Amino acid sequence: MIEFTDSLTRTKRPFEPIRDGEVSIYWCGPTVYDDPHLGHARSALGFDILTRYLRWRGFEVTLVRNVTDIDDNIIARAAQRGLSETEISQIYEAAYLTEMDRLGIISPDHSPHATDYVDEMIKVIATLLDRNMAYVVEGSGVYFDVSALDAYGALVNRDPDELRESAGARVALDDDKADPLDFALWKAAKPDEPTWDSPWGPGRPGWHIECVSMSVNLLGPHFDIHGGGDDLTFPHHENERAEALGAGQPFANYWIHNAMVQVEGEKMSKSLGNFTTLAEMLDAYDPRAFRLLVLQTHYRRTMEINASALDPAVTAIERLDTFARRARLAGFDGSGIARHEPSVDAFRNAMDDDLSTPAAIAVIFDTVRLANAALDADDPTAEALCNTVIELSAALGLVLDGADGAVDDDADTIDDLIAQRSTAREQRDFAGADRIRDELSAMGVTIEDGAMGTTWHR
RNA sequence: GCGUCGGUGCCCGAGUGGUCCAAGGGGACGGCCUGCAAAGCCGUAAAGCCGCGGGUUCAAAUCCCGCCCGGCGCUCCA
Repeated sequence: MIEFTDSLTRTKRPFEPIRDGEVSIYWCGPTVYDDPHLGHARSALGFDILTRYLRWRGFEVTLVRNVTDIDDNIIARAAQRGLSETEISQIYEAAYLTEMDRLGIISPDHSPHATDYVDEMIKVIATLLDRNMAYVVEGSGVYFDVSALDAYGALVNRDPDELRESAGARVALDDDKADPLDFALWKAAKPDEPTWDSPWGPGRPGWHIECVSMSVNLLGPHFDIHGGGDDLTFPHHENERAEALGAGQPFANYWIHNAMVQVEGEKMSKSLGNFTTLAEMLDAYDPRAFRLLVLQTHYRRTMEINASALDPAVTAIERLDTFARRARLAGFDGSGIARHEPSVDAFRNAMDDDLSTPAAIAVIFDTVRLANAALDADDPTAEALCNTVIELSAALGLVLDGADGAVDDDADTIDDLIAQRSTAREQRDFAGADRIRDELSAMGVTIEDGAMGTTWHR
């Protein structure tokens, strides 16, 4: 039985998909107005690991990850750079996708853009007006009427009155609204801003409405999982939910939120300007080390990411790679069907329990140790153990060693040097053998002697 | 202030009533293997008891109460 912690109930609940064997997921992607940072990476790994695992479990998963390509920040950035909103969003979406690719994030089945769904948003807003869940303020826009929805505040566990008390704690209140909690569904046109026509005059989409339109359009009015970074819980997801429920849709069955990445005890975010860009980090570290680091912390736990966290992860990845090379040399590249069932069971149990990736990773390392021991002993269980490590790693998106078929330009030279060294060793010319090893080392090549021969890696 | 999550070894980080459970990774030390390394395996040390103080229980890191500290949210944010 799979269980997830549902942000709405704040409890771990058994996961039961709406349609047998199928899972629909909507994950909030980026608003593209700046370089992607480590927080985006953690969130992306959130849906990546969730989706990969559900697929490994045999579910047919439909994953939607949106791109918000029109909002206040994009408009501001466009003005600042002297570019159009479209240019800004294209630049940063491209940057986002490049880094997602480097991280090995799976491609969503759909990547809808807000600007392609303005008509749909208008329909949702019209429905909300019809149902008396919203009101028009001439010259200002259309607002959602929070008082019309009993369920408002459920996701953040607050009564509307409590929310009213703290409203404006950080942001100035807007006099156009009947209630400080109300929020804009449609913003009337202002000079120098992109606009679309609507029944309420020219303007642009307000808050959160894009996600409702896109999720419902692509996944239907009732879907399984809605996810995103925990900072989106309020107001974004609360308001999205309000819009969808207000429009009479059941909406998401489970809400899953990943915790924040922090830097020296503070949230890493664009507004604080303390973020490390993903590009910077991925230039310096093996993307798999980052993935491993994220996997080693439960998704609902805040995590600190810095060199002293990444360095050990790099070492751990090297250990897995070394193991994979060894397994391949023994003829086990993971393609065989034999599995070590106790490890597979332990892995499944860990992951079924609210995606406990730290425990799942522990299972993998335990299995690596067993596999190495079996290889040392030339034990027949080695094959199943090796296959299991490779498969379970892949289920979490970790591809070990050069299994992706990367070729090294100097491979021939290196093989030749290794052959020379082997000859020298056979002749007990250890000084000569060590000279060759030093030469390889100078090329950045590390060699490992084993019972089955010598392997090397960069 | 209100809501919420958390404070575990040298570091990161699992574990949320009972094999005296403190997983796993990194680091350290010793042994085996090796011509020597590297890798691997085996073992050891390291948390005087898992923020502090009470309590519940035959039994708590794990439940309850209070306190201290920190993160996040309270309409930009993954």
